[in-house]
Amino acid sequence: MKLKDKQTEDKIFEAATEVFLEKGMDGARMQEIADKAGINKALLHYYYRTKDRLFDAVFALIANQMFKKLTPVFDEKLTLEEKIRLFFKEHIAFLKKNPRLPIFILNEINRNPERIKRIINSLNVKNMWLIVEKQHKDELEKYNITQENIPQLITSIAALSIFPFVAKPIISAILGEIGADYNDYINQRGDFAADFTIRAIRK
Amino acid sequence: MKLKDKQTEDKIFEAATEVFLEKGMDGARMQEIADKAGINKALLHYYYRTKDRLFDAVFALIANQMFKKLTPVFDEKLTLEEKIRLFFKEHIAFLKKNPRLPIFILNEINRNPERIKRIINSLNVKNMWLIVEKQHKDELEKYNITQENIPQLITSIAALSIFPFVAKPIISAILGEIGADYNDYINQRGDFAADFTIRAIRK
DNA sequence: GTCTATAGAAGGATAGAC
DNA sequence: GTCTATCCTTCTATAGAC
Repeated sequence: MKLKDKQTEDKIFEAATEVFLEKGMDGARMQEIADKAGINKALLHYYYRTKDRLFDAVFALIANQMFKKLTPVFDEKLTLEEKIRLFFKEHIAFLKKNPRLPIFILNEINRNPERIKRIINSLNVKNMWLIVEKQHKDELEKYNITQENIPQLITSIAALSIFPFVAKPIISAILGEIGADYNDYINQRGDFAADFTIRAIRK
Repeated sequence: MKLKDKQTEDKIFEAATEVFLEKGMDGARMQEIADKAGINKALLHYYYRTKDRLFDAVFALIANQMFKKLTPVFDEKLTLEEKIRLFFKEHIAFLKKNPRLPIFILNEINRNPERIKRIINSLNVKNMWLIVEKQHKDELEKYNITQENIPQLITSIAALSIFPFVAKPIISAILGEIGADYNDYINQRGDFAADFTIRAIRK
């Protein structure tokens, strides 16, 4: 593959990422992607054959990014509390830069659940899970958490981090009504969520 | 308006609600709505003129239902803790019956934020807010909550309740990997989230 | 009010020249 | 590899008969 090929393919991929993130699979138009990439529709099909394949490629990368972004936290040698603080800090910083990612992923996996199953299989999530479980097995006694409600805890942490971004239009509108500001709200979110979670699990 | 008119209009509205909930605005097809209502496409336009107006009607009702479902909690004469427990119980029961509502609303408001602004204006959210604030003003001293981070608390409660439903395909897939079951997880959700929240705000 | 038929436009995809 | 031209299907929306 020549250099120029890669450039065009990348331009298409980037343009497609932008358009799919903004409009979703159903709302996205091949014409708009072509325009944004500075090429014509035929070339999209030359590289990716169909809209569906192009979408698959974009979605797989984005979903992987989302998960990969979290794995460094698992590897750190930190206490559970430190890990929780680090997670909220890093994750919210990431979402501030990519605010449309979560609603995009959540919407598309609800429209087509098969997509996320493939990715979770390829990531070997079970292994990640076992590692985390093992890392903090001893520590759990110190907290008000049992082995079996770890999923409740993990999803709660994810919820506290992600929800402010997926519900931005509602939160923003309500805050506006009471004279508050969404950006201030988001800037305080990491600390609040970390304190909230740690208080919740302490004995 | 005759009885038969109302029947047809209702049939259309119900069919449209089903299809829009399942496919979203962009993915929905007028033909599918007509088929589900047992009539033809022309009649859809006779009653609602355009797809956009039909969607607006459906969306407005659903979004109002979602908010209205919450207001009874505000009126109850309960302590903050009791109210939190009641909220999770009722809200999660509601979402179990209507699991597609939250992802639908969240997706559509992100694609078109103006829609939710209109509804929040019409509901007089500011007034609801002031009432809740007033109701528990004295109680706040007993908790680790200040006047100014009430929005953080409210959105956290909403997050803990809603996220398990919008992320169902991910949660379900991961739970499957570790030999757990999504329905069990959801059945335990209300109690876990209530305990979690109350522990988090206690001094 | 309800139907059939169809207009009119847009979208995904391909053929074929260069 | 890239373009123009175009096919074919699908979709929203309307016209007009009953």
